Amino acid sequence: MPRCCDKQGTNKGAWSRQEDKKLVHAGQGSWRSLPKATDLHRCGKSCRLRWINYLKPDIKRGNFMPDEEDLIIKLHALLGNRWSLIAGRLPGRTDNEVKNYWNTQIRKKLMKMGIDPDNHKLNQIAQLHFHNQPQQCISASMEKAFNPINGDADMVTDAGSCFEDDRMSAGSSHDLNLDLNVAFSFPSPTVVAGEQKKLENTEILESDEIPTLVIDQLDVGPRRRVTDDGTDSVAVGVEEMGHVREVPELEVLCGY
DNA sequence: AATACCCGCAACCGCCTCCAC
DNA sequence: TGTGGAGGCGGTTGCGGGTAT
Repeated sequence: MPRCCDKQGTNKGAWSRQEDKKLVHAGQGSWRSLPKATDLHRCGKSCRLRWINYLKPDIKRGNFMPDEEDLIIKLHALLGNRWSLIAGRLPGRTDNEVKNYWNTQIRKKLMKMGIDPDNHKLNQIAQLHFHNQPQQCISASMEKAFNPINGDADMVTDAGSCFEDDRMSAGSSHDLNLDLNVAFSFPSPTVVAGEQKKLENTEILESDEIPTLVIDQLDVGPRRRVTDDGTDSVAVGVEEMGHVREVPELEVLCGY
């Protein structure tokens, strides 16, 4: 069965100005029927992508601000490669843009700093470097991350924090009012390790002993999970679209 | 000046989810 | 409940511009 883009006479590749004009004129709608209605020889998917990533009126173009970069790193630590979710927290940015920026800029930056961009942990070389010359190469926030509250010696850190001090000294004036630092000053909740999945039977755990934090409307924190067999446990997770997803990365960030 | 190489980004592709029927 | 179409998402590709040789 041919795909929609395989149709004969369907254009591919870069969009021309005329095509853009037609798409702008038509605007958002039913993507499959739009090409017919506007005499655009593009498949609906292509129209949608062009609109979302380039033609949509509220798209913010140009370089990413340091605050945005910091936020991307932190959200990536929490959510992984869920670009649409990450982009949703960055007004005017698209998932494609965020993804490209991560792959071309941030990934390199983190690797240069000795941080594995996939799991946000320091690699062995960086650990060694830190122990040899802590005052010269590690910022205060990073050092804090190296010394978890519980005194554990785990070599884990929140990569986003590594950029904070540099920017403070550079006098960043942009304040997104986002405190994404993850720090539990309470006894650690039991963390349910395992694969990331949607948890249907969960509820917010309201306990004085267990902290909850809200990250830019992203509700992150421990939940009571009631499984089918009646047992309940605590999972650290992120609520999204009515579901709670476990985030093992939080264990890392919190130094579990 | 010509060529090779690198890099960023727009666009494509395939898979998944949702929803109407 | 199953099925098919449409939209959405993340990974990947390839083009074009910039830089090095």
